[in-house]
Amino acid sequence: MPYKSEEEFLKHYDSSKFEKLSMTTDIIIFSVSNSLTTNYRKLNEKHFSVLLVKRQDYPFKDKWCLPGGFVKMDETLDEAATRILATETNLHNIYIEQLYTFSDINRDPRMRIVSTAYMSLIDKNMLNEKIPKNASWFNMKILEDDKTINITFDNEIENFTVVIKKTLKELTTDRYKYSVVKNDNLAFDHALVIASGISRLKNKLEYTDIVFNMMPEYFTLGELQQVYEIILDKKLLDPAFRRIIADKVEKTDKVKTGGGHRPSALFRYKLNKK
Amino acid sequence: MPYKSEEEFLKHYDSSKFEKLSMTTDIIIFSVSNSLTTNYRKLNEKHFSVLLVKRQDYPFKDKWCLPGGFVKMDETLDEAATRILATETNLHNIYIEQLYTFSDINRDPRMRIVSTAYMSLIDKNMLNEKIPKNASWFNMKILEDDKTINITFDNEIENFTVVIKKTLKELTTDRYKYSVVKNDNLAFDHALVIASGISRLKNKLEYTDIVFNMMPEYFTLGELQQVYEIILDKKLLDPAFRRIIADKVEKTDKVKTGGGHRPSALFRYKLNKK
DNA sequence: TGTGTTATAATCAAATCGATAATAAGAAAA
DNA sequence: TTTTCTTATTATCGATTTGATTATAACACA
Repeated sequence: MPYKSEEEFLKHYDSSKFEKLSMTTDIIIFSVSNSLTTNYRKLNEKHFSVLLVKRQDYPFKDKWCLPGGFVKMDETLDEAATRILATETNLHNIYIEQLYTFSDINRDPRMRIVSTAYMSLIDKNMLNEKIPKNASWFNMKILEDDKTINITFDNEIENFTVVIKKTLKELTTDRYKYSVVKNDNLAFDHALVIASGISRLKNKLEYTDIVFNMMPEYFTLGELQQVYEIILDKKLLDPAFRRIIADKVEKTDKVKTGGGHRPSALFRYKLNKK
Repeated sequence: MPYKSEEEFLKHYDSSKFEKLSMTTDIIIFSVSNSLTTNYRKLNEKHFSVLLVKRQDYPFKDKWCLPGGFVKMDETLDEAATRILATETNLHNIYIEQLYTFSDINRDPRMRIVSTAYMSLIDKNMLNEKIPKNASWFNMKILEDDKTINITFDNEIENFTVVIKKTLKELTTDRYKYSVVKNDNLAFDHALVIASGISRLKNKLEYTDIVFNMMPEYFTLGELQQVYEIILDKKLLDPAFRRIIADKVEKTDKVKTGGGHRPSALFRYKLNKK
């Protein structure tokens, strides 16, 4: 081992010295979309939704899971997530951000697999037709209190609920630790992954401009407010909301008419000059 | 491949089917500590500091790096980070949180290694004597603007600066992407890791109670304020600061005297009832 | 022409923030 | 013992930001 230089060391390095494992990435694709049931005068019913894929093979055959796949040796995690998004769900040029790396020893029954989860946000209404047939959008209804998160998934054919327990992590109230209490329909640890993603998204909504990744280029302030309300799961007061997002958007000269009421101005995301 | 059941599938599963890689964890240990030079009337000079280890072997022999090591097959990433913290730096029962997973293809010259970075916070003044001899605390001076971060590391023997370029990530101003411009002293991509950790810590300081992991059990409000000021790198107004942290701490009947001025009440972290 | 509906602005009291000033009390010096 | 210095801590107060309600606008439809 007394090498003279870095070059010499590397020339003799035995890369089998350390144990190895496989890595995957799983991608949570969030969207907020209009209800498909076009009731008269009930149009604007929006839903917080996530794209799931039905597993075709073992393990977890026929369960639902997040789009995901193995990381290749010549790509970074970001590249893997982008590739998988393209090949598995036909989504291109999508905003993604790394969420968390899950490493429970038995999270995959096949072998030791560590998975880095990504979160992506899209404006679903632009590409409803393009998703593959083994994928499906699920609307989510989320009930959360100090101790529990209940997420009900609904794609108008199937309907199921997962229950997650929250426990405070150590003394410092950084965040909660999640553990699955009930889950009969989601593969792997993806119930945990989705719960983490929802938590992250809710937080980021408040202090970043992340939401505009789910919006079309032009939108009314009412539509934007609805997206906030659906994700945060609470009503916001109009004037307060408008004050908060005032310097993030700019009014265009377009308007949206036909709603049976005063037309709304269409706005656009404004890159912050500062 | 037409297996009849999950059990049968798993029995025949060939785990060598997918490529494998090694994983490591690197841990950023942050602290805020009093200056060692005990000037008369200059006692309370605090520094934002990080614990680095001098590499004993190739690659990057004699460069400084974060404590870290390979993840074993029978431990999670959290467990690996905890173990490495104990064996490599003699730190036990420390707050850690997962920061980010770094996966650049050539981040390690030996082979493909993906590393999950952790961040930990400690009250350094309690354990100055216990760190191993190849480890050292470095005080950091951070200069940051829209485009660049300069971090100067100083352990009273060595002194070096790394320069990192910031570029806005895509349209949505989520955060910046970092790339190293100048770094002659830190191994691997650890300059990036540290910059990410600093950014995370600054953010979390504002909306979590994470700071109390760096505080002793009893502290004065002045000491607490100094920690905020050092990390955020700006002066805070006393009354404003006290209003913000008022419901996070509780006054005890202890006081700290001997400062040449009115004694200060000692406070303690109060778990939020709500 | 009137009614229903949502868009958008105006208004205003209450709460919070930013900043400065005032008071407290031990340590050190005179 | 008295004065001075220093930081701790509280008080104060105008400016700003919220929370919430109300008023006005404008199109669709009857």
